[in-house]
Amino acid sequence: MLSQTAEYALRAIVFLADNHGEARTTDDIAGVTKVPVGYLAKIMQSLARAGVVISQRGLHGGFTLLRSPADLTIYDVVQAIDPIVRITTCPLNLPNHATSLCPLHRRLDNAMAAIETAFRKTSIKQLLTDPNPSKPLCAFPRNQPD
Amino acid sequence: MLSQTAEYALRAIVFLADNHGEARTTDDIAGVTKVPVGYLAKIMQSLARAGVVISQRGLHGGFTLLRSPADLTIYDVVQAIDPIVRITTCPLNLPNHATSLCPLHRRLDNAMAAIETAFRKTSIKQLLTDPNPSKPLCAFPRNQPD
DNA sequence: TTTAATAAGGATAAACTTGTCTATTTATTG
DNA sequence: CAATAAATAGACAAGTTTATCCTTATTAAA
Repeated sequence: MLSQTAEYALRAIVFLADNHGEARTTDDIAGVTKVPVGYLAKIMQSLARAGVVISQRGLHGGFTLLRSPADLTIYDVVQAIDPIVRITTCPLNLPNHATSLCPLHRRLDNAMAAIETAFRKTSIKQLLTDPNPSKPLCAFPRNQPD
Repeated sequence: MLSQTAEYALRAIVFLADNHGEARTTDDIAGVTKVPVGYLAKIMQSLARAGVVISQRGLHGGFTLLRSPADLTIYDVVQAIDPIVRITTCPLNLPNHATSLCPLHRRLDNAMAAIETAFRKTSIKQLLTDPNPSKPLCAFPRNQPD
């Protein structure tokens, strides 16, 4: 359901969040997140335009998070790249479905709402501090180096 | 999140469910559901191959549901057309994420699981008998003709 | 048996997603 | 200022989604 691009963006953001404030290059991020480097460059550009990260050119440049991981949610990242679209009006444009969706579209939108809520509730920091022994993007527990 | 094709398929199935046992032609279905008729023909073929509907060629032919609306869920239709893919293994193929997803992918899969559950719980019949005044695919309440 | 209605199948194409590659611009350091 | 490191921008391409159109096969009825 989530696009490949959104998945890639989330990996990149989690990686940046785990490197407190340090600017990271596209090459760095791509290596750890296993995202094709050329494609990641495009995604990082989008995240920069969306105000999720800031970019710095030149030596020792790279990307850093604009907000703190505690203040940035899965939803923010997904929305910047591949927004969850809610069903607000009848897709068939039926005039008397204007004020209330039919049962089918009501349920489809409820499903979208559930995802939206779950993603809004989860900050990037939560992902890093989760008691799960598998740490994000890390091939070994407890963030030991590869 | 749902593909256009899955949305079209659900409309078609709801329409068939509302026409108990009567075979309906692609033209019929397309007219009511506002799905491009040529494209709907392909979708109906897929639904037939998936065993959701049966097709009958020739005069008075068309499509009918294979199962009763009470026994057919949103999930069945979605899965036949554009399956919800669960995250069962680490997308980065990290060896020590093999037994337990990392917090990021655990949460992404939880979101998929929530949709799967919601879709499994809702039968097509429920959509037709819902007390919502907007009836599926109907421009007027209570299924009065257009 | 002919005709008409209908699904099935195949070719084609536009738009979008996912990706690659190269050149250009910007910033840092020596 | 020159060299180097980095993001930015743009062209290009393969694969998928969303279609359209035309021909063929099947069925029912007259």
